[in-house]
Amino acid sequence: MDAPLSVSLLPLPSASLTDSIAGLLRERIVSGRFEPGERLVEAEIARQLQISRGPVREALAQLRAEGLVIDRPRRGSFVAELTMNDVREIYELRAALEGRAARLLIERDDRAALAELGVIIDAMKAATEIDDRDGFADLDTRFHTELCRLSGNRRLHLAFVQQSGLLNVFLQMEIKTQYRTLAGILDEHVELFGDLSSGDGQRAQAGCDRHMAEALERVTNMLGHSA
Amino acid sequence: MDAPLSVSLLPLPSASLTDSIAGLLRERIVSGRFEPGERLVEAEIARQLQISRGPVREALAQLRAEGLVIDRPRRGSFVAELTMNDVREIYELRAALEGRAARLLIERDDRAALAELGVIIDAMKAATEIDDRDGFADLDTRFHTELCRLSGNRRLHLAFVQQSGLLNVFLQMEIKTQYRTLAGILDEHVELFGDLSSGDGQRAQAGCDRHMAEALERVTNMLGHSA
DNA sequence: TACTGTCTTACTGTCGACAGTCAGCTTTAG
DNA sequence: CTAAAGCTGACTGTCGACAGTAAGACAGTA
Repeated sequence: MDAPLSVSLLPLPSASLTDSIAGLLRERIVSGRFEPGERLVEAEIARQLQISRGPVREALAQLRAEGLVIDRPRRGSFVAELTMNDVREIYELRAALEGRAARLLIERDDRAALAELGVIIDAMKAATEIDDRDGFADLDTRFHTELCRLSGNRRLHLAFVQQSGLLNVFLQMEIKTQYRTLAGILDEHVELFGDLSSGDGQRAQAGCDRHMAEALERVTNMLGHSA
Repeated sequence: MDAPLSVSLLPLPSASLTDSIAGLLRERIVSGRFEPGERLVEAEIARQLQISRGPVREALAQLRAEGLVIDRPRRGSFVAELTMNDVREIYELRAALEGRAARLLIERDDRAALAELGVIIDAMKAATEIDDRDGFADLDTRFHTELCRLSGNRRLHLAFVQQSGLLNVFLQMEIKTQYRTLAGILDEHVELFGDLSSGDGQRAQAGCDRHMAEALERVTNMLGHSA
């Protein structure tokens, strides 16, 4: 287990070392390379990355704020273990944030913004046709992230992004297990996009609620089958 | 043998040093003791508190996540300067979170939870009668925080708490300027509580929207008068 | 074998130090 | 008198070290 982590993140002075490490660790957690419940030892990570513990510490604090890592006082950091209850919470929170984002977007009546989302939907269709599951997952994330960004409320967008690490955990799982066809998920997004395009804020918000409920059910079934 | 309960050893207070400092700085920012735009120098704070820069650094990172402090790369931390746009964003986000919390609370049909909120409302009435503005502000914060907590969604609650630092900035301003009577704000809360008690999720969510719109207008007027 | 107290070890929380870099002032050229 | 260029001081980003603590190994007692 020596040095599997070494990656050329040093030649990246633009982003701070802390952020680089946070990104690296986030990716490892989301991709499942770090097991849920696994202990993350500051000194160990620092040694493998050839840096000091300071930036590692700050990166872990960042991941803790995102819910990807939990902190037992004086014991250290551990990869979060998600229960069915956590899953529910995350999707409820997303429904709150995205539903509002949808309403704000519609109230702003921004055609260009809608067009941007349309482009992503088209890309999802293309990904579906060639069964590009990785690409589809990225687009799924991007669609929802863009929806929040285009709401015009940076704080709402930030709140969403802070949760998206956990969201990606589920997306990755969906892809890996191939529990469901891409076409089905695509249909949901197309329908949601229709609601967003309707110009009816109420309907768009309800559409988000429905979409989240469907996604939650998908993930719940999936977990039920594996666990 | 037994380790008598160690009484407040300075090096290791029950809450970590980092959290204690974060609380201290938060209080100073919210109370206006640190001016908006003021620079916060790590070494300076560390020296005044007689500790090293590490914990101060982590505390500032925490406040940055809450939006109370902004970070200019390689320049340091500054107390956030809030624009009218920030105010709007915060109240929109609160509407999203609290509106959903209200619906979740109602769906759980938890009488005890409602009763807890009722107690706070009663306390607000008492505070209004003796014109205890500081007490009223605390209760206002508590009412909304409890609403989110009682939603049963810890992540939603956490997202709210992370914003509540900024919320308190406005509450403090309202109190200081005495722009509005407590009775008026009390009435709003009583009305909102009525919506929550109705058992109608839709109505409760709409009630939150209304309450936020009113609060936003209040603050906007206030800032308009002073700025 | 089960129990209890001690020892070991490894990790976090905290600290002081140093180098690089940025803002503002000073100096010099146009 | 203005503006670019160099200088200076200060602060952040990063580092290695140390002390205290908690978990687990071990031994001693029944």
